[in-house]
Amino acid sequence: MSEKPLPVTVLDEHTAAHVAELFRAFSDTSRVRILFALTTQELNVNVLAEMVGISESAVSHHLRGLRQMKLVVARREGKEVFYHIEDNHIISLFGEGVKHVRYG
Amino acid sequence: MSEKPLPVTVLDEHTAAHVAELFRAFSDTSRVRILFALTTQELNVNVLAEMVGISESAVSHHLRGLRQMKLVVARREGKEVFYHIEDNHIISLFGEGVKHVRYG
DNA sequence: TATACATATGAACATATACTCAGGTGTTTA
DNA sequence: TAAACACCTGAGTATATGTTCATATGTATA
Repeated sequence: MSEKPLPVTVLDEHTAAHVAELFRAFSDTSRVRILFALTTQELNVNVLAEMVGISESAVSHHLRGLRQMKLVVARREGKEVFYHIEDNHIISLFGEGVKHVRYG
Repeated sequence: MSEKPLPVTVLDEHTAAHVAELFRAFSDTSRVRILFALTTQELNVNVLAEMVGISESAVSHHLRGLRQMKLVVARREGKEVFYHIEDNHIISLFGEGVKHVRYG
């Protein structure tokens, strides 16, 4: 008696592209450090730049991408702009990746 | 009475680079489709190539990278090589990304 | 209003990445 | 052992990506 083969489920290209795009947001060392910092608190561009060790311009470029993907939210307060993560699902997804690296 | 500020936790560059590397594995449309298929069953290179719609060579290149990262495991059976994912944490991490795209 | 400050933007450039092509390795079968 | 099959690999190429630099925009303050 032969096993019934599982139906081969192909993820459609459109969905796959979106999944890839989501994970790509987490695929750069600087962005990972930015996002990690933002999982615990709201921070402005200047502080993020110092933490990560890249220019404010570079940080701003990263944040624009993350904003467009709705992974971070900006809030202006005077001259400064504070960023944070609103989506808890994103925080946990990102956190799982960090855990996997840290604790195998 | 002022709030005690949270200590600013900077993720060290080495760890961040590894986290980025992990997520980078999921950051390409073809790899996402390959990995998605492998979350439910073991498949060989030829079948994966047909499913994803790229050459066997391209699939093989992707699988090499995934193998080096220990995200997939190869098993030879005669002329064919079957791939699968062993790490359940990787399956769920990847699955969470797919869920986020599918169901917001 | 003029200046300083904080962030954003566009262009340019160097590096990384994914794919194809040609050829190579390992395994089975005629 | 020769041919066929399945997969792997390295080189080459086109495109994508991250950063810096120069400059622009928005906000507060002298």
